[in-house]
Amino acid sequence: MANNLLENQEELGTKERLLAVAEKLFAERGLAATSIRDLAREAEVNIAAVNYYFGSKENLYLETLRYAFQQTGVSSPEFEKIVKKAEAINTKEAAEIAITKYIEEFLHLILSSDQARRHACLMSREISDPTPALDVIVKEFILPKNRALSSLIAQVQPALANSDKLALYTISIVSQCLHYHFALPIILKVLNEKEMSPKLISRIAKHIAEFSLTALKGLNQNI
Amino acid sequence: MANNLLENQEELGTKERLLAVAEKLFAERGLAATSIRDLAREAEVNIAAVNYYFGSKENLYLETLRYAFQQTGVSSPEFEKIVKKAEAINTKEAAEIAITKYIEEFLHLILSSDQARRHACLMSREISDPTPALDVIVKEFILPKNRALSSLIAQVQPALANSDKLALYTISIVSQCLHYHFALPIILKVLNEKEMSPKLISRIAKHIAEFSLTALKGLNQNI
DNA sequence: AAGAAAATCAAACGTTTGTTTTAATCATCT
DNA sequence: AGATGATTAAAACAAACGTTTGATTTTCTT
Repeated sequence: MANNLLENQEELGTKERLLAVAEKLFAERGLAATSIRDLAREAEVNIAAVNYYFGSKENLYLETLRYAFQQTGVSSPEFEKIVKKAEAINTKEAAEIAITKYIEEFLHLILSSDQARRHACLMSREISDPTPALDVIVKEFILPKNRALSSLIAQVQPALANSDKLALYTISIVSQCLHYHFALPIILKVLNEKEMSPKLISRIAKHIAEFSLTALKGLNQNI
Repeated sequence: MANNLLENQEELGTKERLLAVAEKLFAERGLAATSIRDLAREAEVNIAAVNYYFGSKENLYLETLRYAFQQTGVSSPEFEKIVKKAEAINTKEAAEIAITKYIEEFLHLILSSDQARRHACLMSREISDPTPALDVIVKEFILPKNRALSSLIAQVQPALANSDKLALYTISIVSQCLHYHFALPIILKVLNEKEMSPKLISRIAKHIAEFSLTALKGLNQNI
């Protein structure tokens, strides 16, 4: 129950402490349901600090999104490594392995990494109630990862390269992964599980990879 | 821009008008961001009406969810018809056609029917900020449709019947459809479209069906 | 038509909201 | 050491919130 986010709180400045707490609370409760007083209490700063450092609550929210997705952007090279490796080998088999790894990595990220889960929650809320920040997130975060996956798909199924169908195939794979974030409470009830254990996540990742690669490789006619 | 939801407003009682407006506003803005005064203004009732008829704002929200998903429950037989028909014929080909129809029907429902889209929005918000109402929605709305689709899948690929993998296959199909609701703003940017035209929806439905059936039929080893 | 019950209304309740103000405190530099 | 500018603190602000009140109107019953 301890706030391990802020365990070294003494070392952080007021502004950084506010951002860290804002990322947590905005992800958990959303913009409207999080009050400045809640933020100030949890960050152990004065109520006036929000307006002093960020001008307004809305602006703090925008800065929080920028701050959060800038952090995740740092961890993104993990995915690029997978892609680069597959492109270097340049065989269908290498691309298949890369897609499998990509799915496994992505699923573990959004389901078990506290930080990535918070960012995913922030994104969900942005989608439900879009602000100008959504554009930034899409351009700097979503589209690059999408392009990387698309290139792997085209490597497995060259018939899809330069086809307008490639985007739909990419979405098909991503959607299967993201659904386990978006609809997590429902998924748990459907699967009759009470939490996403690493074992369960691996099983799901394996299924999605198998399902998707079968669909990809089975595509032989009417591209 | 006219509020066609309430075009025959004069004929509706205060309580029903409030429920209809609540369904609309809660879907658009969520619980926290919708004020009783907004509801009262749009429904053209007194501010006190909410507490008079529903006791509290929270209770109005619960009643609204019940009201909404009870309505959608009415339109649900459409899906059962598809399933029943396939089971009557009882061939793989019939089940394949049924799955294709199921996907097309479902996608058009959540993407172009105003009512279904509102209900889907309410569900998204319930998932982000669950209330006790989520249990009811899952049990009475989600699970039945899930079972129906599972039975079609098992008909196409009997190897999956009674397997714990069946649930994952069902989720794979549903997730591809629902993602176009959950992540609509992002999807539009990725596909470089500005709205979900019926033509686009049909193209997507065809893709999801082809992708999923290929994956299903390609499954031959290690169930 | 008279009286009881239900429904509607305007007004105000006490909180909580985001924001601002004013004063006190701190660090830094001449 | 004292002045300066940045930061923190406590208090107060108006506005909006959900809710309640008590009077008034409408509807139904007898």
